[in-house]
Amino acid sequence: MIDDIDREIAGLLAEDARRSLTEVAGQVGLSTSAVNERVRRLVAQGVIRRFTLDVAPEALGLPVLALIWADVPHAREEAFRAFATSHPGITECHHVTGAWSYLIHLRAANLDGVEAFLGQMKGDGLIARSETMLALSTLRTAPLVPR
Amino acid sequence: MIDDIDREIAGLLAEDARRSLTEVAGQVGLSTSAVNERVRRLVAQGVIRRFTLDVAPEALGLPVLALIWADVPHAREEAFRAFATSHPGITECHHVTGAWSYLIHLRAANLDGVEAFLGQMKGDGLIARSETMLALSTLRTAPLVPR
DNA sequence: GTTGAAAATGCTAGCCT
DNA sequence: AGGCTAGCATTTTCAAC
Repeated sequence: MIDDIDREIAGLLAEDARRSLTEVAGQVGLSTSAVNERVRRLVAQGVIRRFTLDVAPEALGLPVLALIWADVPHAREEAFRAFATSHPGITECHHVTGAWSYLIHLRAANLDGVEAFLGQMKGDGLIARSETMLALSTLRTAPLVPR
Repeated sequence: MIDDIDREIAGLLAEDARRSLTEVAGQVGLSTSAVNERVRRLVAQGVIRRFTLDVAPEALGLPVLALIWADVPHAREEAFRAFATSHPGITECHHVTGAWSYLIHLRAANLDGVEAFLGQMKGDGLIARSETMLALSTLRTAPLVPR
């Protein structure tokens, strides 16, 4: 499937996706076109899902990160999933083991935004109960870097 | 600080960071060099923290996502932070309100990996107590896309 | 996987508004 | 001051080996 050189290439590009293929090629000891071919394959295989940016949420006016445990009524699970995948403020949504069914990461401009979100979800019957924690600070949000 | 065009540019690049500046320029209605200049500024200001990849964890052999609530002894907080920022399996670490002090996202190859992690942390006295939940499935892990 | 040449892209400087 | 145009340098892509 994928070998150590693929992992190395993905690691270098995860650190800085603007590195030229030539530079990467030098680091891994292959030719530019061999690297080009491997990157193409990694994208085709879905190993690389996208080339993207890591943006500072504060700079976008979204300093608040709310971690929301939620119970979703079985009957509304479909609707909940559709909503969660389309809402721009939801950066993550995991179906989890334990007392709650979902863990949602919500970015908001302020606490009113969090309250409005919960109000809407509950009003629409997408969430039955919830418990919210706030991130006081974030030590780390790292892209997954292959080793 | 940053205006709507900056947000639009960041949004386009967050969707696909390999878009050419020319393409972005066309979409936002500016010249290539104006866009180049703005991107440079966004990076310099720290709005764009890095150009990176979204890599499928499963493809890297890390299918397990553990969500770990942890209590860190006050005396070891410094050491905990140093460790958390350097461990490659920790993709996120937030200091949170509520019953626990930290929420850790840990990627592992299997449950043994999670156990080993907790064993090491507790052995080193970096975590006093913890509670772990597993992500059964992930509906969404989106990069924060400006709107 | 490699090499080398053609095409596309990004960079920079000077001009214009 | 910030955006535009054009020419130069780099990078990516493609074909033949």
